[in-house]
Amino acid sequence: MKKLTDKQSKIYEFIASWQMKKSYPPTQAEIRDHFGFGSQNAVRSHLALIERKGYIRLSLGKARGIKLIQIPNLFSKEPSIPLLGSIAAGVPLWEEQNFEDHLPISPALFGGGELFALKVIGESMIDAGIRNGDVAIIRRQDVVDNGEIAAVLIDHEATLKRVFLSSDSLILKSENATFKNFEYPMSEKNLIRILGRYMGIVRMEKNRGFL
Amino acid sequence: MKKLTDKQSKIYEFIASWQMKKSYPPTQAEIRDHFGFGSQNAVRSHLALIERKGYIRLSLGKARGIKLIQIPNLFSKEPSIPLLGSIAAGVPLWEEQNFEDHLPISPALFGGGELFALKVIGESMIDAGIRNGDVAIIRRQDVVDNGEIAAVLIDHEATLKRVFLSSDSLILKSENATFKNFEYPMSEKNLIRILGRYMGIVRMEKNRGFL
DNA sequence: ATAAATACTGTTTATTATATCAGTGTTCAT
DNA sequence: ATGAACACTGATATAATAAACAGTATTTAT
Repeated sequence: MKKLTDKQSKIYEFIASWQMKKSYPPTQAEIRDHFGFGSQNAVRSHLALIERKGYIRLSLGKARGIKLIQIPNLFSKEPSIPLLGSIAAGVPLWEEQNFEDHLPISPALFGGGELFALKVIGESMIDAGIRNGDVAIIRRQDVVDNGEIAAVLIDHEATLKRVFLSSDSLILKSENATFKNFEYPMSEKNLIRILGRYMGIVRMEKNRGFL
Repeated sequence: MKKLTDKQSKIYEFIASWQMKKSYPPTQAEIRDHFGFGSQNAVRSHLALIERKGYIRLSLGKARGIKLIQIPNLFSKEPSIPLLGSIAAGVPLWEEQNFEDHLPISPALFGGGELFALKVIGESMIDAGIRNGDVAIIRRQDVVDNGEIAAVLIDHEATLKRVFLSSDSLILKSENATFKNFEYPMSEKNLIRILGRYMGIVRMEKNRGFL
């Protein structure tokens, strides 16, 4: 969210405190008087700018038509999904709980269960619409159905792969034509470990400081 | 506290829910219209009685000068993002608040502000990694920076487009090579309307009943 | 039964607020 | 140094809103 200038902040705060106290917003004239402006247009133009930056919403032609857009508090202890680290770039270990952050998303949205999140590095799943930088939501489980996408641990590296299990081998397939498949005979099956099942992604277009 | 009559309760509740939704109280005329009264005085006398019983406080002569005394739990609602409908398949109107659901995600994750969600229909933004069925998170704003992706209303249809504004025209570009661009000279600029800025997506791989 | 409180209609007027048009400096990044 | 965003003044039109006055039914509690 674009930052307010000092003056804009003061006006925003005045509106917020007025709203708190009276339960309705001030009029433009009331704001003008508080700041000692000689013209209401000073207020009008400020409000327009504050609205453009997304902090308030104006209702055209309505008296006191100022709606404060609430800034959500980041400290709520709502249900959330732990972000464990990056995939294809290290070993995410939930036992250590050394997560960088929690995503403020209810696990219910992704079907519940023991969910965690991993930031996707690289283009290996691009054809499944999973891009570099996306946050993959994973449900912790040791086995997945044939053909499903899973987070798997190969050689101490976590990656997203589509998993195919036949009677005599295990195939890990990237969703990217330029990547080759991995195939493991059953005897080497223990070289890989399934961390969990891919349940979806969250993509934040501009970094919000969460990652 | 003396009890309100049925009618008074209904009016009080209407004011409370209006206040909840808009963050400012209704005018007497707005109350009149909602209840279908032929006269504003019906409202006036009701308000006077409700005030006498101590449920509201009126500010004489002030527009929307109604203060709720029994504060409705404004803080009971968990932060979430309203899902307004589908994009490229109808007109999402937040004024009507006819959302199908709320996504249990904190708006903070997508930078806060007045966020809403739209389900993406079609392949028009496939090259930006936005796929059919994804849920786009949009922040309500009237203008976006050049080259940003926005939800725009074209001919009463909402779509996601990358917006380019030059001195003499407005170009809407799909992120899909098989789609052609829309170009509007400045004179026709008002044919389109920007609903908000694209902030990211959420993709639930298996339907969770949220959509 | 009857007064008091409630639930309204109808009309007019005064006041409150917002919108619009036309400007002037000032700051700030390129 | 030059435009763009910011921070204002000033005047006027118009819409939005509340207040006031004068009533009529209906319900509710004595």
